Amino acid sequence: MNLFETYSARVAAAIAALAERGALPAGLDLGRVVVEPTKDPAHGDLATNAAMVLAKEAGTNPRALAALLVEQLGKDTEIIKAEIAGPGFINLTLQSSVFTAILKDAVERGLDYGRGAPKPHPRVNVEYVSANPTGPMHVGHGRGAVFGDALANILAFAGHDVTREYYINDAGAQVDVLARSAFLRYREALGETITIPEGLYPGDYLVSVGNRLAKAHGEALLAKPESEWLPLVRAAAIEGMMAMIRDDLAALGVVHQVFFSERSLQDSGGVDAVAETIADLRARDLIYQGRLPPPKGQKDEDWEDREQALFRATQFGDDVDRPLLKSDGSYTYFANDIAYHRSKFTRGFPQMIDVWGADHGGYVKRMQAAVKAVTAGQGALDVKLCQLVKLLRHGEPVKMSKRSGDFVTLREVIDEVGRDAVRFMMIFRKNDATLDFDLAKVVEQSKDNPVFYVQYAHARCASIFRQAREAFPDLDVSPAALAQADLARLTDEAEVGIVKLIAAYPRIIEGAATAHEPHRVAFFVHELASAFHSLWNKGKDSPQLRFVNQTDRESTVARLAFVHAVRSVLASGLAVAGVAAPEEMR
RNA sequence: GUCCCGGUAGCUCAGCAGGAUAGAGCAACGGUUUCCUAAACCGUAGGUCAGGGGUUCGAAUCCCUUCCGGGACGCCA
Repeated sequence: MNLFETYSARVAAAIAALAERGALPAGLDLGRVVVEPTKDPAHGDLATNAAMVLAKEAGTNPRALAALLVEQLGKDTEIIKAEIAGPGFINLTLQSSVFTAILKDAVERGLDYGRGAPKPHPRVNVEYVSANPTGPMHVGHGRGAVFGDALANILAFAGHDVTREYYINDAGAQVDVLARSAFLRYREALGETITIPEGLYPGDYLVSVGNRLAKAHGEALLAKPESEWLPLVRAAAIEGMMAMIRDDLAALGVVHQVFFSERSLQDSGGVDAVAETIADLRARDLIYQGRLPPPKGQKDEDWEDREQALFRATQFGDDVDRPLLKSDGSYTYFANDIAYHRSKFTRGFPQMIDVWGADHGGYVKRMQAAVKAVTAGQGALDVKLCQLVKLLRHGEPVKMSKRSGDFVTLREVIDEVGRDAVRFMMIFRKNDATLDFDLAKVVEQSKDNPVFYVQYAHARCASIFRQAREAFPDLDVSPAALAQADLARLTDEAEVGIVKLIAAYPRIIEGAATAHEPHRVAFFVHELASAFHSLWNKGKDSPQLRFVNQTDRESTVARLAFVHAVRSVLASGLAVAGVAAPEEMR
């Protein structure tokens, strides 16, 4: 339980005590009551809105209720001051021992500080990347990959049971196109001169697939009709593309536990999960034969009005009902996707998170409707949309063109600027805002570059320990020893401010996990780094604030404990982001 | 035509399920290196939170509406 949860409970207890003695009505709804850090240190350490939120229901006014609460909370020996402010805030000032205790805990637990208690249920499935296996990943995929991975990290750190999943779209027409493209490369490998016609994939990443096919089959495939070679070539091409994608992901440090094949839905031990899903929906009268109006604002000369099997998505909040079968009788992508999400549920994941590109935004409502339908309201799907990445170099746009086959790949970007820069920048922005990614800027070693800035703060922490070893070679700097330091010596405003940040870290993790917003952690470590750099420089003007002080062993030990905690929190936040925490930057 | 996302300082963006005087960074201007990494720090200046209504003790935040930018809209995935 973190500081804020502890005091939420105490405020609730105070309210209960007041109700007990009849000063307040019993059973007030505490749902909107929050205890949060104050923005202004002059307001003390914690603030609660309890009086303002509850006044109306309690039949009194905020300040009168606040007065009651202040009196009750004043009995708490850890609270040295409780006062009413503004429209009815209650500001609490705590004994400094509360914070030294938190600091001690952070020192002892190190990288585990802030880790949430295990919450094994409900299990969470995070599906991310899911790039089509038709070529290398581009930068936009990279954003989803990093976002999903960081989110999964945060959820796991917050205590959830998380599974990372990749959905392989290996069932649609696009993989047949891929196979035909690969077949041309196969013929090329056998000595033919080929040209890749419009509509096929021209990228040279299929050359190796062609070579492998030539090696495995010789000229045997040339004589066969397409119906015979296609499945073979398709499987080989998909395998080749997935190997490449996994490799790209590995370069980013992204690893999935489950790769789920769309094709397997229809053919897994003779079971057609899509047919099962449709039968299930049909049995509950959620499918009917009907006609859809043509889409508006779009050129639709080839619109063919026809009756088709429609899912009653509107019953679950969607705008129109959605088709499940194509005119040739095969399943739509949506039908497959319903079966896929149903499978997530039956595999034990009532809580699902999908990370998609923003161009799939129009798909969210129907998918959520489908999840509701297919899980009978027991499953929940949150979809996180990642906006576009604008790739720049010195402020100038870098041209990308997927059609030509020579677009800027994710791999090229990683090779140029490094994994850390890519990862940190991808989550140093809300997912639903477009992201400017400047290849030149993110390798700068300056405060303009947030990646460097935070890593540098961590390296400085490490540097202090190297200094300390020089100054006090015999000093025991193990966490256990440091935890025994006299932490009450840390009284400078800047030090106290940083301790409060450390105290807030578990709350940041919790908030980022429930809101599904990894960027909060990135911003937090940046803020902590900033506070630390500031304190560091204060030591230039005020030598007594330096971390290592040759003439004062006791305060050095206290400061080392403090630095150890700062370092751990920075490392922890960076770990969640999937970014390295270097010992030095030279 | 409908739906989704965005509009906060000159620029790039935060603002934590409604809270106190809206915050950072860059750019601009002015300072700080015999001193643990100046690869950093400190200070100054900069705002009609796109506009207009509404709900509330209280709105950048929630609702309605207008404008602007981006995306999507049966048989593609």
